Amino acid sequence: MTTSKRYITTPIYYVNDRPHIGHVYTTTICDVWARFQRLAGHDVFFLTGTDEHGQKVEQSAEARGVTPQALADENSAEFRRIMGMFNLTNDEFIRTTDPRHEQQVQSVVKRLMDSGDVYLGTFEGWYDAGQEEYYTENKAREVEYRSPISGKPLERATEENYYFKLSAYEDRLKSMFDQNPDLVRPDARRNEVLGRLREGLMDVPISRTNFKWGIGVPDAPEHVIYVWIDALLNYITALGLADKDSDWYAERQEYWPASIQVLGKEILWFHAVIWPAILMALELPLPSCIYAHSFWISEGQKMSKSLGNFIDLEQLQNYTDTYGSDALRYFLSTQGPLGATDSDFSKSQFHETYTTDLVNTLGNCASRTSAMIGKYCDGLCPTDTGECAGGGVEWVEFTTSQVETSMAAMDQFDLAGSINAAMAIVRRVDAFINDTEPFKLAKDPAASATVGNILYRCAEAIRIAACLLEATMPQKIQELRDAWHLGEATGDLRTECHWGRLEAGTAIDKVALFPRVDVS
RNA sequence: GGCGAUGUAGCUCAGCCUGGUUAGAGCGAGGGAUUCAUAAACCCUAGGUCACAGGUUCAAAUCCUGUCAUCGCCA
Repeated sequence: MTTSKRYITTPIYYVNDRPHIGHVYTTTICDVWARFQRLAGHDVFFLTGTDEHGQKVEQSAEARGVTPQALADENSAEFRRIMGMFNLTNDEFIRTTDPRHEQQVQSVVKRLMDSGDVYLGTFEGWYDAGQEEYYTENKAREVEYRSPISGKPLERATEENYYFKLSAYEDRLKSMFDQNPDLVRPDARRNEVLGRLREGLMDVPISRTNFKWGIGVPDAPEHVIYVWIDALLNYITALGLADKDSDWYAERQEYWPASIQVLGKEILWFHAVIWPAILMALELPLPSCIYAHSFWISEGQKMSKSLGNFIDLEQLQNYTDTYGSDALRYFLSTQGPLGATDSDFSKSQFHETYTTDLVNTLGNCASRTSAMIGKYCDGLCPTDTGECAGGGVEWVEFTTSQVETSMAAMDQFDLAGSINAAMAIVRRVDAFINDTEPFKLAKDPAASATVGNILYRCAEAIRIAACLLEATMPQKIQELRDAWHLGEATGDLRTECHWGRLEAGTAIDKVALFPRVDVS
């Protein structure tokens, strides 16, 4: 077994937002991957957290009459609550207000100032004094140089800001994309980035002076470091990379570079272009993959603040109460918008997926297999004498191949592909039972050895499928482990999936893993 | 407005690059048979102008052009 370090990240979530399905989705798919890699024997670090600075938080806090820190504490706790609610196994929950983060951000910015990658520049543009907001030339022309809110004329104004010299990295970024075609995924997203890159790059402001709630620029505290630098750096500050004397560095530095950084498509540009450029400026290696998923829509309708139709934690809780949290994990993993198009989250599709895949396929197959072992083998796992029992399945070859497919798919962050490879084993077991009809053979005492052979193969194949599904549905697979006395996961998935590890004589209790849910 | 996609059975999609039997899969729906099982698994059925209009070709869902619709990125 080759063990290696794996590092997966979600974006850090902005505490001015309410947690909703988007946050749960991103974190859940990362959790499935992280658990799978742990089961496969890898040393995994799974990071998530909250982004807590910025003008919006400052304004919201003021509106509520509390300090920004108090607001951040409260809302960050709300995000941390998600981890427990949905069985998420992040190894760290970083907060941008953590002094260990803040100190490292300042240290990084100082270093970038020293290298010339960050410089003090002047911004000139059209300013809406009432809104404290700048407009681009085009936008200003569109609103006829008047504030769309107050109607007052926009003012020509200049502002000094610190800038990151993104333009200097244009060529290096282009060759990076050429050399690493799988860096940004899926392909459609990569193409968007390439298209935009062709239009050229401008330096990006990294500080603001119109609000206070944030990390100060070193030696220029009136400047507050703007969202992207502060937020993006969490991926390395959590590993202590900018503080080599820290515990975090000592314990975690080897996790960098990240195996995969998962995010929503709305923040792709920052992660696919600005973030690599910053890493280049810091002379750090690049992550292996930046994966931008798409969005969930709800019952065919786009979710938006104005419609107020976000699938919130309360609704998700209803689903987990009704169907179980593993069912939600399965649905998110197999039906989610990992590709370039959005996916619809609908009650009917959720129910259909649950019933078809989990109740009728996985649950029922485990149930019929264990029921037959109960009836025909006294509840004890039979022996496979190796004699041909019909059905025409080369179980060793078939399961080995499915295991490899499932593991390779997960490495590529193809969760649905990985899960489907496991489910294909279960479907094959169902077909095998139908073909060999052990329930008929059982009526003939002379055929008991054949019945045993068949049922051993069914149980063993289901065990292997279960190992592959454990990362997706940890609780339900634990139930199966308990009922079938399979012991705990070994931490070496491939070996655990070797055919024949199920021992004859093991007590196999009947299981009903996924109760049918009636729609009202 | 610029760039890029997508538009195939009720739903989700494959096929299109490398044009050629009656256009496929899963799910749903209808029917059948059966009982080991969570009324599940199994078998049969779906007659869909392959968005629309032209063109190339002996032959196009599959190549070319235009139109419409939806979507993404940018301005």
